[in-house]
Amino acid sequence: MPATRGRVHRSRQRRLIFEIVERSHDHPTAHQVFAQARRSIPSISLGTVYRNLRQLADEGHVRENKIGSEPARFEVPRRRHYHIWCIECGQIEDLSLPYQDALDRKAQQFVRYRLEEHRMEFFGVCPECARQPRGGRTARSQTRKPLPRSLRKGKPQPV
Amino acid sequence: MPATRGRVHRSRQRRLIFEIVERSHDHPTAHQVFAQARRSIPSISLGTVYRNLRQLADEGHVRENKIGSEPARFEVPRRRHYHIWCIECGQIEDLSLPYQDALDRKAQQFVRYRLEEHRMEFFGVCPECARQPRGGRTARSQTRKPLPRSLRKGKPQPV
DNA sequence: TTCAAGAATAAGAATCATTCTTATTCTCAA
DNA sequence: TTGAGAATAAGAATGATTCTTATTCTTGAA
Repeated sequence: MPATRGRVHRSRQRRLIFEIVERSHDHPTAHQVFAQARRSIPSISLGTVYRNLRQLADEGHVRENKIGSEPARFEVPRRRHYHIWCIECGQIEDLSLPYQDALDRKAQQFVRYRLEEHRMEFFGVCPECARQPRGGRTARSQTRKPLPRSLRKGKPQPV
Repeated sequence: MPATRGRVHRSRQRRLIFEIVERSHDHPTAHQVFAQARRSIPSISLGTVYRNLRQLADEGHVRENKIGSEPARFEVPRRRHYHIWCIECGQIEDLSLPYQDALDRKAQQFVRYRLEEHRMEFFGVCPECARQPRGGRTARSQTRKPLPRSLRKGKPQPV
């Protein structure tokens, strides 16, 4: 419902930006939104995209996901959910696992903080990358730059 | 045992950097390590700190934690564990909650990825901030700049 | 002891995502 | 029509991090 009400439509650019995020199912980055947006409004600027994504995020109409040092990924918030990242190609996908309230209660027992929430990301290898161990699929398939250290799976830790 | 073996001690700077992380219990940032390091070696450069932290991380002697758009925090890896962040003052603390293997198995049922691991952060309000709702404790107490959007608790999401 | 090759460093430039500034344009109610 | 406030485009600024380069250290032969 935020799509048609409130402050979502304050300008043509703003509406476009929201709609791009809304109909994307791959959690686009600001640059990807920008690339799509300029197909409709060639004069649109990257700053406008960033500013509107930020405002939309502040208003709760989109959600910003940041992981490691990767650029932020945006999505229209649905129910709370987790994501899974492919550690080979950087692909990101929604997970149907519902929010685990029990974890917050469990963690609360270990600490004197007033617990508010948790954020969790899963990491694995997507089916495509599992099959062809070299060049993954879309995201990083071409240049194949190494994943940033913050996404890499570290040395196995002492248990 | 990494403290006294292997490639941890290849230079004076490197050893110092490792030791600073080792004896810090507050997950220092690169800049904080730098600030401490130059008390012992005033000529040390920030680049050296970053380079050595990176190498130490690659070798598994330290672990890099990145959350939101905050600068990375470093620690000497112990057993796998989670952290809790104070959403008021930015303070970070270890949580004794053990790694929840069950979550990986649970998530595996929802997706065709080969699941490797998860990373989870808890958020809450530390006792100090809960008491004095204005100016928290050490970390952000003075300037009180707002938490970056990526750490802020968003609008309550649709369930 | 001397030397050369390779490792490590200090300094600062470069990068990259993101935010901020400024001058300009748009909108819309009076 | 007009003018105040909202929004924009363009590009500068910021801040964390990485990279480059010239220099200094180390160390194992000679």
